Amino acid sequence: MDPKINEINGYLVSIFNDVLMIEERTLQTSQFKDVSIKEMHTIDAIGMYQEHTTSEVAKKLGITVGTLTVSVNNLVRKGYVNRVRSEKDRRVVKLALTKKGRLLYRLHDKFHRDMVRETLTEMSEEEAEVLMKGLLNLHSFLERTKEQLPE
Amino acid sequence: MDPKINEINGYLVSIFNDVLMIEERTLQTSQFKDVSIKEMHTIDAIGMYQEHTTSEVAKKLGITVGTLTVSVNNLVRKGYVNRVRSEKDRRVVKLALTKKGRLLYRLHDKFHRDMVRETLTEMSEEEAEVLMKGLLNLHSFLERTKEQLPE
DNA sequence: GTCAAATAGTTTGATAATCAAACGATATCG
DNA sequence: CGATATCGTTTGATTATCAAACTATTTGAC
Repeated sequence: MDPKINEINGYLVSIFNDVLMIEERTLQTSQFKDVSIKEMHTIDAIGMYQEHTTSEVAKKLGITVGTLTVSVNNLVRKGYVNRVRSEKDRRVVKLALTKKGRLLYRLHDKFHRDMVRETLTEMSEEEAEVLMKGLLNLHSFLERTKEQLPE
Repeated sequence: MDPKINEINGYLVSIFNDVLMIEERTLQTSQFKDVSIKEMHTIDAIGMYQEHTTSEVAKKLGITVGTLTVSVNNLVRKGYVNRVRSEKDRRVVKLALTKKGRLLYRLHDKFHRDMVRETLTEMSEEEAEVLMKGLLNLHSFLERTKEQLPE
């Protein structure tokens, strides 16, 4: 059993590092050189489809609201994000992507989808099911672990 | 096909974020509060078993040698890493873990192994095989992508 | 209705992570 | 020997991050 654990663990670590590195390089050699990988993930968390408040996005990213405010300042300056004060509650700020932000969002999303699509080539339906089940297991374990975490 | 792609993609993103967050929190509530997650990965890249040069470790981590030098300065100060000038070639620096560094390495390794072990519970041998194959596919795709990357 | 407390977000000061480029020390090769 | 290459360090600038102080607004208790 142990060799299998090591092998899977090795793949996960390697996949993790590769994805980050490829995303970073892809960005730096695209028309979006002025966006870091962290900023890319912020854009991803803001999302295309609904407006999200600063607090919601910060929680999703697992960073403090202060950190997000600073990052959003830069993304607004660079033209990727719009800030809109809520009319209902003037304390609340809603974040939304600009046209340029949405273009970048789709590009990044495509990278992810291509990555997965490529992985599934040469796998049968059933094998894909099992892969999904494995990932689901891992995901459940991590969610449980997160809950048990101190504070 | 597309819903499956979205689902798998979602799991992967979520898994990556969770692993990082859990590692970070686990460190901060352990006896190793003075080590950041980035430093943890540097310790991991230095490894237990052989001596590695600064250039080798930087390449493995995908960061510049300058960045690693700064990080190693801190890890030496905190007592996790030793720097040894090579006798053969006085330009070369070999990095190695101290006793405290090796203890932390094993703790981190255990977290990863437990994570994978937990994922494999309730999976049959064959299912584990298929999961591994899926991860191997993904890994191969990423390695190929990395090679095709500009510069 | 007013005022205290809670909430949402911003600002600030400090520290870590990062890169590119300049630099210093050493090795190699013609 | 001397030019060039290599290895690592240092430096200056930028980004990422947090905690804590702060501002503006809402809510809730009386």
